[in-house]
Amino acid sequence: MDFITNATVKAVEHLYNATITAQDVNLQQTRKEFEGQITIVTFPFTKVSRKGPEQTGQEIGEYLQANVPEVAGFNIIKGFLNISIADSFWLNVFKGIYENENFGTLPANGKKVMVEYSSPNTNKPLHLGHVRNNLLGYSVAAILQAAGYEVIKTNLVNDRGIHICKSMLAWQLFGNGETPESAGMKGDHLVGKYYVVFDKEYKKQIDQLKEEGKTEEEAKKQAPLILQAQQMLQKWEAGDEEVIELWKTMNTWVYEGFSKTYKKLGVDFDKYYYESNTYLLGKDIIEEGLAKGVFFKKEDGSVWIDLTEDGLDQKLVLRADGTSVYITQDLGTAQLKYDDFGMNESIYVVGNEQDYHFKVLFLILQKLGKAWANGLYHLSYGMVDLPSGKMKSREGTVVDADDLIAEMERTAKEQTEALGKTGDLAEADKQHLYHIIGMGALKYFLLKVDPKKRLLFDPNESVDFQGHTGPFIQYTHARIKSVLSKIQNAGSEILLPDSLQNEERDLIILQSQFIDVISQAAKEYNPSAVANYAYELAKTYNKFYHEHSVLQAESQNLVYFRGGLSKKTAQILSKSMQMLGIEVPERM
RNA sequence: GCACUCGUAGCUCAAUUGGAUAGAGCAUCUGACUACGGAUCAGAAGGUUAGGGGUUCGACUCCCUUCGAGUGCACCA
Repeated sequence: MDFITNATVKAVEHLYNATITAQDVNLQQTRKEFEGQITIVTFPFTKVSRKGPEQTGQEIGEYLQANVPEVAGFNIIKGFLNISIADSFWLNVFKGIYENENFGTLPANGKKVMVEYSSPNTNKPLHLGHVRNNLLGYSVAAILQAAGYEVIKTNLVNDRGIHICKSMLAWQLFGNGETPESAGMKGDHLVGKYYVVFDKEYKKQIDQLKEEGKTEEEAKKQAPLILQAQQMLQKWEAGDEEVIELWKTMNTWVYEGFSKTYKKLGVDFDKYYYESNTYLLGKDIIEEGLAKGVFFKKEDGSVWIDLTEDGLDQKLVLRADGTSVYITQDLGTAQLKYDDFGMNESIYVVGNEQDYHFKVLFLILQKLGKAWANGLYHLSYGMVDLPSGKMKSREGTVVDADDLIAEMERTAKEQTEALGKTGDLAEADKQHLYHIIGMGALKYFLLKVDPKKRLLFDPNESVDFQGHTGPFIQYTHARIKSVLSKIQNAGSEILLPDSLQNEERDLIILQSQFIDVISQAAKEYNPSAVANYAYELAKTYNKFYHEHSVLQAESQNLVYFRGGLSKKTAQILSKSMQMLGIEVPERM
């Protein structure tokens, strides 16, 4: 729509002898209840026109109509100049879309971006919160790819630490040699079971100590189980063979479980980092920071950074005994990732409870003079809450990822069978279809919401399959495919009609916005922009479909034209959904 | 206590980044199939955008304030 903007700039120049820039021209889509497609807000021009908004709009409108061939008419309502663009223009726009087989993929921009997501702990299975993380990360990566980036997906696995030792210890003490095979459980669930066992036994010990007269705090520190877990961590760090062996065994169980869940979720990674390899990194950065005077050393030998001038606190970056803390590792890992890939941008998909941590992390790297630090971004997303409050793994109040996926597939199966349109499919195809639809509903449900916002999930209310949902869009796609299969001799050439029906025009306008939607979603790292766009397009198509017949159109040329319109809609829907990690079926 | 985030229809979410009469879906009520696929379409009803003040031609959006919710403020990760 640049030509409207430019013409408006000229109009103001010509009419009022004033110079404005393209940024002063505020274009928006005309509201449905008014005539026209594009609206110019005239208020910003009243200063230079020294006239009321209506009259200013009238004058600009007349100028545009006289000087821009595409402008077919205009009207003014309360200072809003609504422009009607000639159908020939929109038809031409559609021609461009139709002839571009790769419509919806932006050219490579030569930039490399890393998306780190998932980042699970290896002491428990994945739950709904992780699901949101995984879907967000995967989707953002897909969007950036469509926007022309080279994307590297990474997973930083938190595979060591006291929490891992807790499940190891509990298994050792109470497990009786149980394995995933003997228990008939997925490995991650088995390990998670012992994490819960640890917590239960630990609490018992605390209660007992309290009865013996200790305070809560003393009891927490002195309970034998926690002491044993700490001991185990020390042994692990010392490389104790027995502990390492147990650690490897149990981690293998967990990874087998995770890989099944990842597969179901449809997410993948180009590169794994393990904290057991990276937890000692970052010490050289501490040295560097001390040398540059960014950090300072206290008398006890601990190293700090003072961020009070930036509105933050003093922050410890290295313990007095010379060992790392969380942020030390993250400093080191950030450097490692950059050394490995040299990316221009790096996105951390991590919950908003770590907002402060990432603020500090990025600020430190900037102060250290790392040029690449400006490309770091924390994609902070809100927690998934249950009606009962927050999910807690230790207390077992979580919505388990595997259970949820199974539940979604079951519901998809019920709904699909009730409609009875796919009875003739082979059994394997049916199962695949139920999976696609169930996951489509779940993924869309989680991704249509702005990532920043917290999200409420009620396990007692099943995820919808009607209305503003994934299956609605999947259905629209399947329906188009069905219609297209019935068009005879559909050539690649289409003849454009002379004029457009309202619903046809609406469809073309929406289609033409696809590229902007991708760029915006990429810029904001926001899948919900794509999700809402896809819904809007599907809805607009369904309305078009209801008002106008494709197969019974007045002429054969019109059949082909509407077929082309449908085909492009299906492609854009498919591409949008692919950016959300959602498959679209041919039938459902 | 300090800091950050948030508060929109009964519920779940939008609102072109300061623009028109705040829009969708679900739920409720009503209508549309001897079908180009009804997982659809059309309509009704539902709002003092938490409350108050300010800036502006114009505020859900920006500023101040009160109330409410969440998160962070570990030599844990």
